Amino acid sequence: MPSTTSPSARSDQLDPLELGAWRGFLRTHALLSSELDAELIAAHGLPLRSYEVLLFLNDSRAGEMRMAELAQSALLSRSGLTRLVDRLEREGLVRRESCPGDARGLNAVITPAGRKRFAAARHTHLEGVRRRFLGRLSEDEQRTLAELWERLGSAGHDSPAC
Amino acid sequence: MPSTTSPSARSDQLDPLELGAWRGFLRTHALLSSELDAELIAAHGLPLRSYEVLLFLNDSRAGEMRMAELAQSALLSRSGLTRLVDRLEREGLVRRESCPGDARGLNAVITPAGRKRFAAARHTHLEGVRRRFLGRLSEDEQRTLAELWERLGSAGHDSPAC
DNA sequence: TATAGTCAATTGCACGTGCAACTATATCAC
DNA sequence: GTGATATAGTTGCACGTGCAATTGACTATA
Repeated sequence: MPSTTSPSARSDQLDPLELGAWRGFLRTHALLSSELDAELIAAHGLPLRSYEVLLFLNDSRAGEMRMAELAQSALLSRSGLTRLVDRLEREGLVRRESCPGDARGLNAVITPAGRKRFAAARHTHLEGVRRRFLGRLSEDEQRTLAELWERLGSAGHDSPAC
Repeated sequence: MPSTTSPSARSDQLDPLELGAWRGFLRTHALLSSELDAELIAAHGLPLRSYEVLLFLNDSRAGEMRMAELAQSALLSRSGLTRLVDRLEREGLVRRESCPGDARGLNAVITPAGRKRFAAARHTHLEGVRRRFLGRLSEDEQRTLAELWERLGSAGHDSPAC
């Protein structure tokens, strides 16, 4: 599966192919995510992180999730999520509800206002993702990528639809 | 090139294929970069951002670059780079040199200590990148990716070898 | 030359984040 | 039940970052 020479005895530099595959990945992510973030803020006052959290809530069964679970899904620390939910709550997009059966726990619940704001944002965001990324990939390329991320052991956990 | 239906009339959700290609990308980047960052800090006390800046300096002709150019290469704001170079300078890995012929400008110059630290870090980092990413891709897949990032209009600017 | 306008880099400030410490609740052993 | 331990979530603090304002130096026009 490795490309050129023996698996372990490699040079201390990347060859041009490796370079293109790796640094292109980094660069593409950096540019794409900053553009999408800016776009979402401009159009809906919603940073990408907040969008992501609303996404998980919106697409969950009851529109609610435990704080810890939400943090894990959104790839955020618990304290990071605490603060983010603070902000969303201040905007009325989410509220905290104490968890029946475990007085330690809290559910973050998306409000009707949250759903409405999210629906609008999703439209913008999807359009942006398609225009900049998915729309420039053939179906085969999409398949290759999806399979590849899966193999790298990071996809397929619990990704709601977008 | 788009996958299923007509280019503009799309649903307001991603189909499973799109989902895998897009969210896998996000997830893979998040996980990979945080692991690589932690690894580099643990082994060499060097955050990934600092590593990147040293990389550009180390691989440039004279081991020096203008602040603005370096900021652009490292995808950092100017103020962000100012502060990062402050830190590197405090550690003796870089120094500022006023720019001959333009008294407004400064060159960031990598020091011998900087080169030494970077060389060690590069070894670790390359090993990490190969183990987690490049080593799990076939040569064909690497080629596909490289070409794809290129097409997405973000690669190929000025990426030194790693 | 003066003066106006531009450009390079830095600084003040606010913000989002993670880690470690903390509080409150739950669970387990006895 | 009682005490030790674990778990959920929040808070104090420090850090890295970007934006806007600032300082100092170059450039063009008169």
